[in-house]
Amino acid sequence: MDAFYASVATRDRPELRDVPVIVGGGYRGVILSANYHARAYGVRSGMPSTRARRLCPDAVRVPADHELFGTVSRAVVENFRRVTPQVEVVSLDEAFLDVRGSTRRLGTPIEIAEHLRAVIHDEQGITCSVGVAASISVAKLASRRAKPDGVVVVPPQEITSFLHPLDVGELYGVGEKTQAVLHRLGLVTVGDVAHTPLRTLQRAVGEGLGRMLHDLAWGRDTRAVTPGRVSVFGYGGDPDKSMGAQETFGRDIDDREVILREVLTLSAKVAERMRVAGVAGRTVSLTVRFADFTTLTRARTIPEATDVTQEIYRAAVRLYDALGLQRARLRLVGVRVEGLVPRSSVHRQGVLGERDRGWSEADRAVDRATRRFGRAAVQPASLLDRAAGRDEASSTGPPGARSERSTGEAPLPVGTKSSEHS
DNA sequence: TCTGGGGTCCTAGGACCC
DNA sequence: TCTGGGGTCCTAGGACCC
Repeated sequence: MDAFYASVATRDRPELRDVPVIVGGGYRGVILSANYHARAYGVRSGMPSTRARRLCPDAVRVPADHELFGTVSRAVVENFRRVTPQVEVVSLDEAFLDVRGSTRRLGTPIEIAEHLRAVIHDEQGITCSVGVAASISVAKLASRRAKPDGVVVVPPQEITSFLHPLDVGELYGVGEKTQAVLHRLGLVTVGDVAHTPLRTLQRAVGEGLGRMLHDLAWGRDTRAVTPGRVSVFGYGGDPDKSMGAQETFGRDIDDREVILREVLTLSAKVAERMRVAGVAGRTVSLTVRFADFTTLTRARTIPEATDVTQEIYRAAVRLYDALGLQRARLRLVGVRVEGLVPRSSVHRQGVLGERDRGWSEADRAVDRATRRFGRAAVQPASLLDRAAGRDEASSTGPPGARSERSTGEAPLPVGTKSSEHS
């Protein structure tokens, strides 16, 4: 899709059609998308909103509506699947289709491309661009070339003449850092990479990446379109290998108590998603980012896989304390659980002295309650007054009204907002 | 008002085992 | 009497993608 989030966010607002529009990206954030009017000013997805604002002060800001994005995305993917079941969904706004099996029924790949573009335009009111080629990587580059609202076909005999003039940064796997390394070697175009000895390339960027770039630069890409490979929200895909959550604070924080409350919030969020997905994991990792943006991660593997909020939280707190931060100002904190396996494959070892009904059962009760009564229904007690603070901020109460908290220790008890459900 | 949040994969070193 | 080779697991950091 072309400027997907921006297109969807403005499709029912004709008054925004001819003005620069920026989607998402509030305080301390990055923008999600920008329409082509805004891009003309140099605004790009992923750009800090402050910078976008500087580049294009007149842009209209539109909030992200993820539910709507998902709905439109699913409708578009349905259109793809009517062409072929061989659809690999890469993200909400991008997919690969292997149409070899569809040409007899639907015509040439170009005809299929134009058909899809027309249907998506008519049904969803947004435009998209299509690259047609004999491999995934070339099709992807061709689609980029086709934007906005176009089709680019790269026939097999034109692959190298299409690829070689492109900037190395266009290649999959070449980001800012790798591009700088290649530029230092005097490699600016894809053709330069293609004509560099493999070993030289591998010395510069590593064995695996060097091999991949050399292949891609010659259009060698035999990977098949694989339906359901990537896990995109709502499309299934392979099981996740890790799940995590992180949060950038509104302002940098040096207070252990505040930081650990966030760690608990994140642990609960991750654990709940794990329980919904039916997975458990053994390695808990904690990420902290300091005010100067330097970032540390620490990981600890526990004896048995868990999906229990308190166990993840306890491991994360140990990692945090082991850092020995002396009131360093943190910009971000994150919790991730890795090495996920199906929960059904985990058999818990009974521990002497441990209650056989414990936090795991409590978590499940909390899950049931929040499903029925909403997220605020049951929370760790240590998070309750903060939740109240949020309510105040969003409604009428004084934002500063917060009660004193006792200690930084163990926000263990599960509290309830209403006495009815415990 | 500089730099989100969700992920994956690779590399490299050390511990440990056979 | 001075140090092999292969494998796995764990940790930390980094790069990248959407």
